[in-house]
Amino acid sequence: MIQEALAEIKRGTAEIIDEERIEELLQAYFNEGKNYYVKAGFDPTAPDLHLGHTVLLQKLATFQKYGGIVQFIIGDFTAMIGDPTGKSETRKKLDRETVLKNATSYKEQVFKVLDPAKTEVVFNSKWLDALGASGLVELTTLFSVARMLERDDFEKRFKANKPIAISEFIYPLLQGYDSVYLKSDIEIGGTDQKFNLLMGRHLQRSYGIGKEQAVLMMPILEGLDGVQKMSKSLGNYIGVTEDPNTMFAKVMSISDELMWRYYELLSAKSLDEIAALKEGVAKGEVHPKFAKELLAMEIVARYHNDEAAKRAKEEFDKVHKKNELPSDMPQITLQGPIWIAKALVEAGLEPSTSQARRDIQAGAVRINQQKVQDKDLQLQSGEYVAQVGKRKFAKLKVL
RNA sequence: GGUGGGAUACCCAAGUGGCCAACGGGGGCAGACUGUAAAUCUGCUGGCUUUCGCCUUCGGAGGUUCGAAUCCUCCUCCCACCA
Repeated sequence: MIQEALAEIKRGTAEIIDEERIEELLQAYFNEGKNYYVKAGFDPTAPDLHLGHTVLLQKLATFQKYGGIVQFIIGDFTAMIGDPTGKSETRKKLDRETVLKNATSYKEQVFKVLDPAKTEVVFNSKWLDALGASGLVELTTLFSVARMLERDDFEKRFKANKPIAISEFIYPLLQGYDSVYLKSDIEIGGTDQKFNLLMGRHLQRSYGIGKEQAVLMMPILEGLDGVQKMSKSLGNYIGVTEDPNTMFAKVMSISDELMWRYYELLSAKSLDEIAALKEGVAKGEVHPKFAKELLAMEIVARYHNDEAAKRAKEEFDKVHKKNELPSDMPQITLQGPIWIAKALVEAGLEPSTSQARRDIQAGAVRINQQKVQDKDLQLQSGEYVAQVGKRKFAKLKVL
């Protein structure tokens, strides 16, 4: 029983620190029904969750099955600093209102995966505001600059003579302090968070709260490009609230190689099933596109339902296999006669008439399934179906 | 605080008075081929009432000049060495 739970918890993890502790917590749960706290922090700057976040959420959900109470931290205070992990850009301070609004929409999305009854949503400004300057100074005495510079990205930047703001040193300390305040038993995060996660252990020890959190790290999910991590700002994400067709199409657009990564981190299929599928593809028995469709359907079904997944696949086939028009497309009414390039911009298919002109010249624009040859084409009144590239469609009604 | 160097389009990076909307690479978009995959080949990659036309862009503000990303002045920010 415990071993099964442990195996499920370990699935897909990149690294676990203090696995024995997790085992102890599970033991206490199975034997005495004792709960424990699993902490994870989220940045409230972007209110839309994407599949990258769900890698962590799914893991949290697993803990909830086995006695874990999730401490879901909305890092409203720390967001003011901005986690220096990766590229550092000064972030603008979020006002209270925005944070609360983002938090609300967070909850709706998060509970598609997490069990609300076993989740505590907390804002870290609650205790960090109260910490005050003296508390902050005390906190900063507990860690040395030399050790701080051991953090991978700090070290790189330091050696490359790139600037590091003092505030960036504060960030890991505050994140670690969250663990002190919340007395977390386990903290989970991405592998890029390792340093910060370990800080929690260090500070819990320093403050003598009588326990040290175990740390569980999940791999970082790559975005649609397969290179950079999935993030909204890079635009390479699949949002959990996106409509079924978009979701399906986005999964279909990833590379075959990346597909296996997504299987590993997102699919509910067992590792054996996935391995079998992968072997089938390698042997040429299973078409890779078929494997990708399965994945796309699974993901759509999770955030919508089976029916929606089926329809999304049908829609996809209709447009991309049979080359038919999508059944749903945005419609726009225009005052005619109107220059084609202008109309495409109005319809949101092109960002500018200059770009539209280029695309027409490249042969990427179709009106009623016919390639447009004339860049100066005027649309007279009537109804048209405009298409740019393979995936952008709109219905134009010219008056 | 002192001295020297630097800021160019999404990123990196050429360009040091007109031929510059600005070389090249990356990325991105599109076309061919496909499975909306990868690889490959090709084109494009500031905006505009439609382009052998106009407007805006080379950190910011002024100035010199027929003409400036390129020269001068001041400002802002960054980096290096020294303290």
